[in-house]
Amino acid sequence: MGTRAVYVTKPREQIAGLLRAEPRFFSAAEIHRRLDEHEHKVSLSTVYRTLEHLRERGEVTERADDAGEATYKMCAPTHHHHHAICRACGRVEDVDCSTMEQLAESLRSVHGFELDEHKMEFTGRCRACR
Amino acid sequence: MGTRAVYVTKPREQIAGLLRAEPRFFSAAEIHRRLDEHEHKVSLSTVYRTLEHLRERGEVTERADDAGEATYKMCAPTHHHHHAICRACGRVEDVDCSTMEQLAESLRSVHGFELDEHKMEFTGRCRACR
DNA sequence: ATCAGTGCAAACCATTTGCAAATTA
DNA sequence: TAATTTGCAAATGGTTTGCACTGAT
Repeated sequence: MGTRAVYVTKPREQIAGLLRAEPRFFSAAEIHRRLDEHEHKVSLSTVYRTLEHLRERGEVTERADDAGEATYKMCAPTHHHHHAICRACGRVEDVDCSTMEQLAESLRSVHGFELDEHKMEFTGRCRACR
Repeated sequence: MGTRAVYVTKPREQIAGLLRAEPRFFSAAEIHRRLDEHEHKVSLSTVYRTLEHLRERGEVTERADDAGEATYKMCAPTHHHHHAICRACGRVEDVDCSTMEQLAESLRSVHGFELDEHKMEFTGRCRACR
């Protein structure tokens, strides 16, 4: 009981399909435009609602790009990992957690990724709030 | 030539003063509200313009909070470092770059910070785009 | 037939901008 | 006085929402 039915619809298939096809972050507007071009008109609201839907189910990761705009990417809910984003083509490499040096090295050797910037943020409780 | 004069004004002093007083991220709206409460009315546009001004000069760091809203914090342009943000009080600890293990340990011992989440992002060129 | 999903237009809300008035140098 | 900054109100732009309609089960 209480389990809400989920319908399989064309808009959802189109959006999921598009995301599945390319391992990078897309903005809602970008997805909307792409579907338009391919004769698969879907309203922007539906794009947003579908992305939210996928996010809730853990199938999609959300991230704010440099301009603060929300972007989404298919991201299999495997182990905890981080992202290496190519600033040229947008391709995303999954990077697992180890030490920073290992990461930098692994980015180069394993992913062939030439690192030029990184950003980290930690959240928790400070001394005073523990 | 080309060097633009910078005026010292009350709004700027108020805003910089408020940021200097607390080492945490404030949204523009929050700053605006605080100044209002303290009988130092400043328009929201001026708050935004001043924050942008401070950011350009490197005196302030910008970051999007969980809701995607822009927040700002005084941040002396010293060496490259990262942030540990207390999810209870918002206090920010500066953390310098070393290995992850050192970081986790240093967060605990040096900063007394109980870590429960972290986020990293790498940017560069992927194999195909180098 | 029923319940979930869609489209559209309007609402929202953070942020930006044009311009005339006020302030600083 | 000349240049910069401010306030206000209007514009912007991404995202959300209400609601009647369409589509899936």
